[in-house]
Amino acid sequence: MKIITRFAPSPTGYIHIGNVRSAIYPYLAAKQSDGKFILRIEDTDQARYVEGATDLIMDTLKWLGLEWDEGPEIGGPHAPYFQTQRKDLYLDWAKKLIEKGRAYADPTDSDTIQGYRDADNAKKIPYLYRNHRPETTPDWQPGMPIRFKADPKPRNWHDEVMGDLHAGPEVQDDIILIKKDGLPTYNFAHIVDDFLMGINMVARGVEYLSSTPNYLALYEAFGIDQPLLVSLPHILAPTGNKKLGKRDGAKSVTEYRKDGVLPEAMLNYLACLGWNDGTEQEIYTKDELIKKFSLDRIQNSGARYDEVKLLWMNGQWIRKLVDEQGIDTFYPRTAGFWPDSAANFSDDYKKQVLAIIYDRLKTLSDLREMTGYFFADPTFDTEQLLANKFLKKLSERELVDLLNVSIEALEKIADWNSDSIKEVLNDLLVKTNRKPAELFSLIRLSISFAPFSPALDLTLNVLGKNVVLSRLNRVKEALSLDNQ
RNA sequence: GGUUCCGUCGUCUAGUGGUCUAGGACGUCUGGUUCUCAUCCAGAAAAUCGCGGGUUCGACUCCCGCCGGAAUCACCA
Repeated sequence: MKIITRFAPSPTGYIHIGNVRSAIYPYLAAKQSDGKFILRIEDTDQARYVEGATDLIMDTLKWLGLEWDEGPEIGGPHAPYFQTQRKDLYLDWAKKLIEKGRAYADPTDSDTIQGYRDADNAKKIPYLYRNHRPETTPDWQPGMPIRFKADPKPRNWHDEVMGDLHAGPEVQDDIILIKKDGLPTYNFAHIVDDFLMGINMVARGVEYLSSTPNYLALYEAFGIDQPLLVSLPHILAPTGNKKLGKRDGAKSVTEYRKDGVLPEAMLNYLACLGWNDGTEQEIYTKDELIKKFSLDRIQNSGARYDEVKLLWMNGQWIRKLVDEQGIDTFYPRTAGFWPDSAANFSDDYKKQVLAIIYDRLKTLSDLREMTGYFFADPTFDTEQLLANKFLKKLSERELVDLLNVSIEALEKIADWNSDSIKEVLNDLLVKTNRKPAELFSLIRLSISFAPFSPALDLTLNVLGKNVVLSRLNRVKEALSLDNQ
């Protein structure tokens, strides 16, 4: 069966990692079956509408690679894809229900309704509006809400994730279909739109589980087939047992882009948070996810968000992409992540730096902290050098002598490359009778003054002979001055 | 409170009655990779399978009860 499904966000803000799975899973299901993934904007709540939110949402989907087949910007046979632009449609459908005797215009004012609620609460009986349904209802006119006339009875249904479910009549009520402002409620609009758009699979968070019996009643009243229902468990905040939300500091999905997270890693992590294919595979490309995804293997309990694992996965993806595609292909992705001091250096040079450092990146923004000494002279902090756990055993005289022989040997290299450098370094170890920990730490610190760097021969090679010799000389002079 | 859902290492999970003295991954710890940091490799610690009954020759897996957690009860989605 071709899955025709949709992602139907409400433009009330950005998409954060807690709710993006309800876009990912439908997308995967649709693509797997060669079906359709539709984007529909549910903007019927005027009060919570946020300007620009739709753009933010579309931006997130595009970044993750979740391209929609129908929706805003690209249109489609079921346009428009904004619910406010479909307003008249819902009213027509609500009127159909009134004609069938399955809905009614409700003249009751909100104070009276609140009175019903308070009274029932005082009597400790469940508040259901259908117990207070007006005996006679007027013809509908603008400004009046329209309510569904519930048909409460036990209902059984199947959920692709949760399995066979059941609910009693006590959760079915006369829900509002059309609000006083003339716009439909979510409860009603999505039923109409899903039907008109040919949607046969609906995925949404588990919070909709308890409303499902009302939706079932609506399908029944219209005589339309119910779509496949998919309830997605929540993603839990790092602490506590609540679902991850903006209050927990849930970052927007695209905020991770600024932090140097790759969309491949984000998609991979999120897809596998609460889903697996039963194998021990951890790293999946989008195509692999599409191929291997299955609704019935979605976990039915909430999964805790773990940023540490996301960052691990991002490191895996950086290595995978560089190893598979090469530095040249990957390099453009690093734009904007280099330190300011790198601005005037050539792409070629930065590629060389990337080539020796990429395998220790967790995020692209690590480049900023890890590559400074490739682009500007470090602060020559001889105290730091003397405090090094290997170098503090040597006198300053010995350090200066070591630097002298090193400079002398490196200067003689005619063809500066990592092999020739390595050879010279090895010769130096023999000649000076020093441990690698001593000689290499001295050179490494002298040229970088960084807590870590790539392998010494590779680092020296990329820095170039002139820079290396000048930095070694500078350290030597600083130490010699100290000596006097 | 009513209704509903969920419950395996710290975390994400594998597991559909015997192959489970419970497997993998992240994280943690140890060792190796000529210096550092990381990668990579090897190894370790880590789950009385929420608890209690039952069915069975045998239960993480089936049944019942309980406990714990969550969701929902809007003219929000």
